Amino acid sequence: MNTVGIKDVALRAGVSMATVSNVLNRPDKVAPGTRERVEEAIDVLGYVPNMVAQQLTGSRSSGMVGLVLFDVRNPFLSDIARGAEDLLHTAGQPVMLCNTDVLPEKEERYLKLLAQQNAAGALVTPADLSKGWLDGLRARGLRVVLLDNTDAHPEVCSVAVDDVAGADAAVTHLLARGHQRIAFVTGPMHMRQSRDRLAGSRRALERAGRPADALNVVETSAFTVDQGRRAGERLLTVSERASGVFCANDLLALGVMQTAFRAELRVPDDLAIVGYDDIHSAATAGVPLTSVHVGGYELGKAAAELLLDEDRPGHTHRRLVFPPRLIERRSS
Amino acid sequence: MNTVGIKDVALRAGVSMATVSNVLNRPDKVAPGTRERVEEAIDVLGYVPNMVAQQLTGSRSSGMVGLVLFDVRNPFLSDIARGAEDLLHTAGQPVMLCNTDVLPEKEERYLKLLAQQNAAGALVTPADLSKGWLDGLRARGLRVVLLDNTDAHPEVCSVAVDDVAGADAAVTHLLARGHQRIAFVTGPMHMRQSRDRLAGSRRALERAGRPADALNVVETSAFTVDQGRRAGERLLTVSERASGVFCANDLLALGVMQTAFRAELRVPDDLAIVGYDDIHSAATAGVPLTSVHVGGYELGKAAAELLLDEDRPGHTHRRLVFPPRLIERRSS
DNA sequence: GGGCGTGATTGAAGCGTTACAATCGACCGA
DNA sequence: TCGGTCGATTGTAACGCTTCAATCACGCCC
Repeated sequence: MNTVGIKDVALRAGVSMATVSNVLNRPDKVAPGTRERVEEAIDVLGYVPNMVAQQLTGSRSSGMVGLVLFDVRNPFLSDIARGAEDLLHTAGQPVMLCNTDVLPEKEERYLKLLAQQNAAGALVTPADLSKGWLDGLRARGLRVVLLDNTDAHPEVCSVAVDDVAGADAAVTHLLARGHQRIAFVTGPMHMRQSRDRLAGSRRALERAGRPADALNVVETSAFTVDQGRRAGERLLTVSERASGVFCANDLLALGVMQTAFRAELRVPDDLAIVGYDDIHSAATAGVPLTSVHVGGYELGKAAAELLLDEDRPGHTHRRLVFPPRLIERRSS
Repeated sequence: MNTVGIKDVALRAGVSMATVSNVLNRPDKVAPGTRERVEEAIDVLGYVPNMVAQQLTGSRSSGMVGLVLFDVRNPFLSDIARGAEDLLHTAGQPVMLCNTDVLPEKEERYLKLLAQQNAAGALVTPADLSKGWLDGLRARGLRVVLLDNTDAHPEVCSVAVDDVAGADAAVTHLLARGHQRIAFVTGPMHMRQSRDRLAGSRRALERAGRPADALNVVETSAFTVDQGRRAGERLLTVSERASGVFCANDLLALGVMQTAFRAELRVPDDLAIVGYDDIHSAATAGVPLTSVHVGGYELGKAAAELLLDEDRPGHTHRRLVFPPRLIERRSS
C-alpha cells in the first residue's frame, strides 16, 4: 500500500531527487543518458507524481474548477456541464460537480469548499449574487465566470443567451408561415425569461409591420406542462382563435400540444406550435416540436474558455451573449 | 492575495501553531479561555484551513469521489449523478465529474487522474472492465463501486436494475388491462437490456398462463425514436394487430406513439403503449406515457452509500439490485 | 518543602514535491 | 598549467499543516 515517491525513483536511478524532478518538469535540462535511466526507474516502479504535494509547493494549482449549478438533471444545465467538462478536460483541469438547488446556503458551502481545495475557479449559475461572495472568492485567487445570469456585471466574465433574439426568430418564423393571429404563452412575467421573450416577439411583429395587439399574450403561473395545458384550453375557447402559438418554453408548448390533441386539432394544420429551449422531449413529442435551441453545450464550453483566459496576461472581463437558433420541426 | 495561515492565527492569538491546530481538531484538549481567543483570531483574520496541506500530512484524504459516467447528458445518468452527489455532499465528500463517452482511453485517463489526486474512490459505469484497472485503483487505495454494470463481479460492490422484473411488471400491467395480443418492441438483441426485458415479458405471459407465442417480438437496430416509428409501421400493417405494445425503452415507445398519431389511432383506446426508463419526455408526451421507472437517483445514492461503507470495519462486497416500478399514465 | 500527577501548551519533525543556489567536473583558451 | 565557462547535478529550504513527545505551571499530598 505504500506509495512510491520521488525518493524511491531517485534511489533506484542512482540520482538525486532534484534530478528526478527535473526529468519530470524540465527534461531538456537533463543529460539524455540520465534522463533515460530515470525514466526507466519511473516505469519499473510505477511512479505517479503526487499532485497534492505539487500543489503545496505552489508551483501548480489543483486546476480544479467548480461547476456550481442549480441541478444537473436540468437538461440545459447538463448540456452546459458537458461542454465545460469537455473543454476543461483537454486543458487537464478536473471539474467538481456542485448542485445548489438555488439555495444560497448550499451555494455558499460549495464555494467555501472550493476555496479550501484551492480550486482554480468556478462556473456559477448564481443563486445569490448580492452577498459579495464574489470578492471573497477573488481574494482567494479563484476565477469566476457567471453562467446564464440575469444581467451584465462589469467585474466578472459571464455568458448568456440572447432571449430577445431567440423569441424574435420564433415569431418571425410563424409570420413567414403565414400566420395572422399569433398567441404568446409564457410563464410569470416577473421572470426575465418571460419579459425578454415577450420583447422579442413584439420586435418581430413590429418589424413585420403588424400592430402590437396582433399578439395574444397568455401568462401562466409557471413554466410547466400542466400550465401549458390550461393555457391551451384558454386559447381554444377564445373567439378569434390564433393559428400559431409561440410558447416561452418547451414544457408549455408540450402542454398546449396535448390540449390540441385532445381537442382533435391537427398540428400544425389547425394550430402551429413553436417552443423554446429545445429540450430533448421537443424532438420526441407526438408531433416533433419546432423550438429555439439555446446551445447549452457551446455555452458551457465558452464559459470554460473565459475562465481559462482569466489567467492570460491581457485579460479583460467580458460578457458573451449567444444567439439561439431556431430548429424547425413538424409542429409548425 | 497572501493567504492567512495557521501561523498568522497563532501569532494574533498569542499561542503556538500546535494550539491553533488543536482548537480546530481537538477542541476539548484546549482550555476554554485560549480556545476562545484562538477562535476570535480565526474569525477576525478570516482564516480557512488549507486542505491541500492537511492532505499532505496524511491525516485526511481529499475525500474526492470520481463520478465516471458515459455522459451526464443522459437523463438516467444525470439522475444517478445527482443522487450520488447529494449523499456525498452530506458526508462532506466532493464529487469530480468524468465523462467517458464509453471510450476506454478517456476512462483510463480519468482514473489515473483520480489516483493522482488521491481521491477516496470512484463510482463507475465501466467502459472497459477487462483491463484489470480495478486492481490498479485498489492498490492505490481507491474504493470502487460499479454502476448499472452488466454482471456481478465478486470483488467489488455494484448497483444495478432488475430489468427482468421491470419488464414483467409492464407486461403484467397490459394483461391486467385486458389486452390479448401484445407486442414487444426492442432494440438489438445482443444487448443485455433487450434480452432481460424480453425474458421479463415472457415470464409475465407464462405466469398468466398464456402461450409464449402470444408475444409479437419486433426487433429494431437501435433504441431510438426513429426506429420506434418504423417498428410502429410494421406493427400496424400486421394482420392480427396487437392492442397493447410494450417497448424496451421510452424512445421506441414515443416513436410508436408518433406513428399511431399519424395513423389516427387513439391512444390508449386503439393502441395501449408502455415504455421503459421513464425519461422526462415520457410524462410530457402527446399522451403521457406509462413507463417503467428505474430510479436513477436512488441508484446513485445507494452506490455512494456502498462506497462510503467500504471504509467501515466489517465491509463485504455487495451487489444491490433495484426493482424498477411501473408509473401508470394515460397511454395504457 | 519536596515530589508528583494532571492538564495545558509547545517545538520540531515530517508529509512529497519544487526551485534556487551551490557544487562538480570537463573542457577551453591563454 | 591555471583560471574561467558552462552544462549537469545536487543539497536543502520552503509550502501549511498535524502530531507526538517534551515541557511547563500549578496545586496536592505526605
